[in-house]
Amino acid sequence: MFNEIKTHEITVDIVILTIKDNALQVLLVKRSNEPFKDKWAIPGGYVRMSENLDEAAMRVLKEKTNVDNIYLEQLYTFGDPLRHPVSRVITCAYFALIRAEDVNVITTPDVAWHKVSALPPLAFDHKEIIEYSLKRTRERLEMCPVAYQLLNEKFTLTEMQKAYEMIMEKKLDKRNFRKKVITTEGLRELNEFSKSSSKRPARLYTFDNIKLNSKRAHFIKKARG
Amino acid sequence: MFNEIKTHEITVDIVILTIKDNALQVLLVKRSNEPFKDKWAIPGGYVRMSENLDEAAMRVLKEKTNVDNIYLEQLYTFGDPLRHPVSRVITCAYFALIRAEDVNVITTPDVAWHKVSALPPLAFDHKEIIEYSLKRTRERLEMCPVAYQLLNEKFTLTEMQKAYEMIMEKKLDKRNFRKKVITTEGLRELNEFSKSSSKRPARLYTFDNIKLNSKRAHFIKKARG
DNA sequence: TAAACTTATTGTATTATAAAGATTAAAAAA
DNA sequence: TTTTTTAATCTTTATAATACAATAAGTTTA
Repeated sequence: MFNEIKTHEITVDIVILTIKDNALQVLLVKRSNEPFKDKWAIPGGYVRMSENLDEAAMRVLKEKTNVDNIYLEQLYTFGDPLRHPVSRVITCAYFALIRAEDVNVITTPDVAWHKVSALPPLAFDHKEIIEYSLKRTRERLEMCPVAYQLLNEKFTLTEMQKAYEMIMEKKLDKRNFRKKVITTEGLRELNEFSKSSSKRPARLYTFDNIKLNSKRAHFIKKARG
Repeated sequence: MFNEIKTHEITVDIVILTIKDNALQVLLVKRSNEPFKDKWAIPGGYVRMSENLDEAAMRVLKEKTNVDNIYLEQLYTFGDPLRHPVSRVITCAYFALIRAEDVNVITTPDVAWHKVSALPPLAFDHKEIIEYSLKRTRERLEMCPVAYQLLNEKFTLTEMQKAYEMIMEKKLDKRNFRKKVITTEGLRELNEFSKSSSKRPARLYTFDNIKLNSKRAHFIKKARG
């Protein structure tokens, strides 16, 4: 056992966020082993000797949730000596925003989406990790239109605004939001319209050639003092 | 040996930046052991079982450089399997900007400041770590006036602009820089003037009640596409 | 089939901020 | 006293952010 030889264990834990059923949701797995058996947790696992942290995160995510081929970003490393009740486990947390339509999550009783606004009790410090990932997502959203990662390939501007409002947890002005959005690099107007609604159909848009670091793409104003 | 029992070792490495002799400089220590014996490296060391990562970073920094009581921020965790030539060492990197006048660095042949523009060959992936810390510092500077951490307690606006220009590696407009700076929360105008120059004395300023996350404090415009 | 209803879409005036141009001020050196 | 150098201020212009209300395009209902 690792804790007998007095060294650390290294894990990766992954926060996967999406928008589903009109709510921001996080992918959780139910733990099958102690500690925290039967508690929900973000997917995670040990880092192998032969792989780097990014590779470990991708592998673990695939193993636990069948989610593959998405862009994971390192979030923060959590290393409190008491974060694991039994041994000393330092975890490198990753996160990703994904389109619900893009992933092959086979939800089971042990792998499921949960609304971030109503999380069940979580194992370890996973609540803190999720909260930190939300904070970072908000900061990112102020810099570049990462919300597109949460939307379907074709989306209406209202859907996009809803995504922003869900993450930022505040109402945005529809006219000003649109004005900024349409100047965003990579956004393309389609000659298609939404059919789902029973009201006036909305024009569909898509993103191509996204440069996430494109400074031109800021479009949510920072709050002023 | 750790590598015989096939587990990871965890270290912390700390990038300390300051402005000295009109240049951005980083604190390096010369390694006394293999691997990379006699090569320069950023100060680092193993994380103990009883301490969290922040505590480990502070302790290691104190031990290696005598620097104490400064605000360290977690930067990124580097975990490439080959970053250490002998064993598997994952390192959690920290960084800090400090005032040269505030620290009791006793520079010796083995502990010294080096200009980031002319680094010696470095151990491990420490060049990459320093470069990443510079990138992050630039991003932070666009958000809040962290450069004050590099300046003496009393400073002229020209000194502050020089600090910005050194970090951002570009020239700034003096008039616009001043206009933005003087609206920054926490900046206080003093009734004292610089004496060093043989030209017109410049007014001295100081920072009090810094809120690093104060959104009001942005004052370097982002580049537009 | 007209009226009511719901959501989508658009424009303008005002204010704030950024960038660029030009001038004045205070000291030391010549 | 003039020149030189750096500090500091003021103005204009351009760009971006904010607040704010009416119209358009469909469906539903009476």
